[in-house]
Amino acid sequence: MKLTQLNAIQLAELFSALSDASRVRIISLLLDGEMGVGRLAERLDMTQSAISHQLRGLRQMHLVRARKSGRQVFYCLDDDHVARLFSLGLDHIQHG
Amino acid sequence: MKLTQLNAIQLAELFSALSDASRVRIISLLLDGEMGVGRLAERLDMTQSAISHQLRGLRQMHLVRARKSGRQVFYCLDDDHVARLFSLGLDHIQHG
DNA sequence: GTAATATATGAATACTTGCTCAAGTATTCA
DNA sequence: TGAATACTTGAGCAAGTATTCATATATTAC
Repeated sequence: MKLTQLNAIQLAELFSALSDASRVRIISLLLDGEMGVGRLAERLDMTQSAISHQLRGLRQMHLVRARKSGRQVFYCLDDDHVARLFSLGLDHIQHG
Repeated sequence: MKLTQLNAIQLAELFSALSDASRVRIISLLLDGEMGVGRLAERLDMTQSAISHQLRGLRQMHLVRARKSGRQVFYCLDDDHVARLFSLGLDHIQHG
């Protein structure tokens, strides 16, 4: 299959977004619905700052979307591609 | 969704394997069938050594499989999960 | 045996990345 | 207004990674 250098880079960037255990765990929590930054930090036992940095990357890759409500920011998965990539990945590691 | 720390790490490692443009381009060539290391290097304009290093990682992640014939080593995709992850990723970057 | 070819590997290096810490913005409440 | 809460951001550092270069192994041809 022919692939432009640009497409290769974009694909790599997409998969990079899922290439870290912290981000994978964030996504896994968001699979059940939106969640605020503080709650994510609490559930994953990480600092708010670390979570926020990771969410920024996920936002830039359009994997998550933010909704502000008062002083909280709720994040959710941006589209269903994410969930499908995630479950396909799970398939692979479980009985691949 | 609940996810063990181990599963998160394994998932992250899987996606890491696809998180580099060189590896993505290697996979894209192997989608059409097996190919030798030298040919891959030639097609991707990279050194044989660089390709070989990357193939090692892909092998360890069970994304590609090697077959030796004489002094050549032909690589192919290990299973169809890889191709499916790849095309789902393409979907996302193209009209995601 | 030697030479040539095809690939793999180890060390070194330049680059990238994930975290912490400190400071900044925005919103609520008294 | 001022204090508290929720989140974001930038700098800095430690750890990881992709490539190059030199060398090693394996196979073929002579």
